[in-house]
Amino acid sequence: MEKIREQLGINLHGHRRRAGLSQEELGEMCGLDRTEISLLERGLRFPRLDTLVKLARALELESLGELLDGIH
Amino acid sequence: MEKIREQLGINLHGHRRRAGLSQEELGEMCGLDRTEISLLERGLRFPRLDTLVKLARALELESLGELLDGIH
DNA sequence: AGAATTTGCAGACAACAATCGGTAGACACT
DNA sequence: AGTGTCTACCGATTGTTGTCTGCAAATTCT
Repeated sequence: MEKIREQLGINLHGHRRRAGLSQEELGEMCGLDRTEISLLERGLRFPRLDTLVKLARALELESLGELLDGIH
Repeated sequence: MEKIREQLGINLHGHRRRAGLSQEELGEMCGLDRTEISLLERGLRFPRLDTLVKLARALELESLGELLDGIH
């Protein structure tokens, strides 16, 4: 379970940087606070499903699966 | 956003019945209360990521994507 | 029809996600 | 040295998930 948060953090960080966005920019784009983005990337939170969807949409990912890659 | 909860509910209900489990059985298998399963299947909640993982594991799904099918 | 199982639903509570404001540190750049 | 950007971190508050108990309604089976 510990690994899950960490893996999500890695995935999120990678996609955000690949999109050339700061935490604050991404937060603004998907209606989340910048501190929440920070917490998620550091693997300190289990986000809710709606939060995952907001992130995937803002990052223009094909599917939620891209954000959850490596999580079983 | 409304649709997301509903779609998850449909997916969860389908996978559970396909596995021949009652809400209580599934709840016990993944350490969730049966009332939570009920709320999720009726589309009244956005579960946390750890909850999604617990469900997918108990239902022996290949990936989380199966549970999130149809959600963009 | 009757019994047993399953599910919906309500109310109260604990646990945790998400918001908000602020501070400090790291880094690059001029 | 100074400015600006980005991020980690903190404390406090709000809102939602998840737990638990109990009961009613629906479903399934004999």
